[in-house]
Amino acid sequence: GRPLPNAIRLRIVELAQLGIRPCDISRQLRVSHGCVSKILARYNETGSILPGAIGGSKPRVTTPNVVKHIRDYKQGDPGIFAWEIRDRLLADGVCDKYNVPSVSSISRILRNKIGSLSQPGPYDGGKQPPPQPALPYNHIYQYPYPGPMASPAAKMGGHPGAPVAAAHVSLPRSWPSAHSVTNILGIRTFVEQTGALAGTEGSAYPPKMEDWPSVNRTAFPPAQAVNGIDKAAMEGDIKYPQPAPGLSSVGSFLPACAYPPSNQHGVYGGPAGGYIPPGHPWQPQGSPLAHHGPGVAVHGGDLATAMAFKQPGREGEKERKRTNEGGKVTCAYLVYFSRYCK
DNA sequence: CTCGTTACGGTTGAC
DNA sequence: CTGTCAACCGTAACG
Repeated sequence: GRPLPNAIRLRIVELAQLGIRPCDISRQLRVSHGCVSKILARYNETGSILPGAIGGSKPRVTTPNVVKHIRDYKQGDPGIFAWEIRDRLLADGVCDKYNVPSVSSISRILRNKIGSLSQPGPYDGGKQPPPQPALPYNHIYQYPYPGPMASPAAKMGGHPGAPVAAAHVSLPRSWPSAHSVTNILGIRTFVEQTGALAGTEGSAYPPKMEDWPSVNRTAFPPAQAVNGIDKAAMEGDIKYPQPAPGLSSVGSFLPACAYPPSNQHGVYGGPAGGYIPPGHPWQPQGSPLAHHGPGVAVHGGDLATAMAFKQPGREGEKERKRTNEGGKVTCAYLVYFSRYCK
């Protein structure tokens, strides 16, 4: 079926952070407990509330650029072997070991596309298409690409002042996340700045909630992203040391699913997990959510509601490991925004 | 009763 | 434009 609306996903995490038990969340939100379990588990593991990418095809390794190089190699040395081409693609940095085409793929390319060497390809003529489409796989549920070839943004991990716009620019190359720092924190900032926090709580959700990210991205200036990264960097709270820190410092908004660095096509291992410590203390009052548009915003009423839902009889029964220690962080967070987001 | 896991059928989107 | 394929989804059932 279709993924649960982000608002609901968000709420699940919210309620869980308030100490409400999964079974209660399941009942209140009328979502199967299996689903609640899955979403919470994923959130704890990856920091993301977002569903994985649905549909579409795997990104191809034989991009036009790669084909072009293969053609060049073949033209330069008609007797070249496919495995030699493969080695050259690696040596020339056209591909890395994670996305280099297989020998058989190269053979197929030679046979099918370059069989008649004279034919100019669609990309001939000087213009160099980007290695990856801007929105390569799924514009709704983007994948981060936590790999060795991480985005340029990764390099600025420790440089808060660095031109964060790079995070944006790098998107195409890094096989990227639409839920970039920009749209994520940007939204949040926007929400806070404009007081747009009033949610449509409980009422009908926008039909296409998944589209928010893209909508939002266009709505906010990149400058916001700087603050976003700044914050993450300043607090030394990079949650994803491994995968592209630049992009992933906003853990909670990353899509849940990440392709393993080892192989884009193979082992779809699911969430590349483990790099987020439980608790996510850096997350303000349990709002992986606040960045969302109407319908998801967390506001006082929501919290009150959530709290009210807590069954008195149950409270303190057995220590629910997730103690709500968010207060301090929350303050820091607010201070941060009040200071930097004006 | 709670909750992690998984089979199943459905939806999605690139090709 | 339609069909195929492979990905993820949430539910239901099991343990």
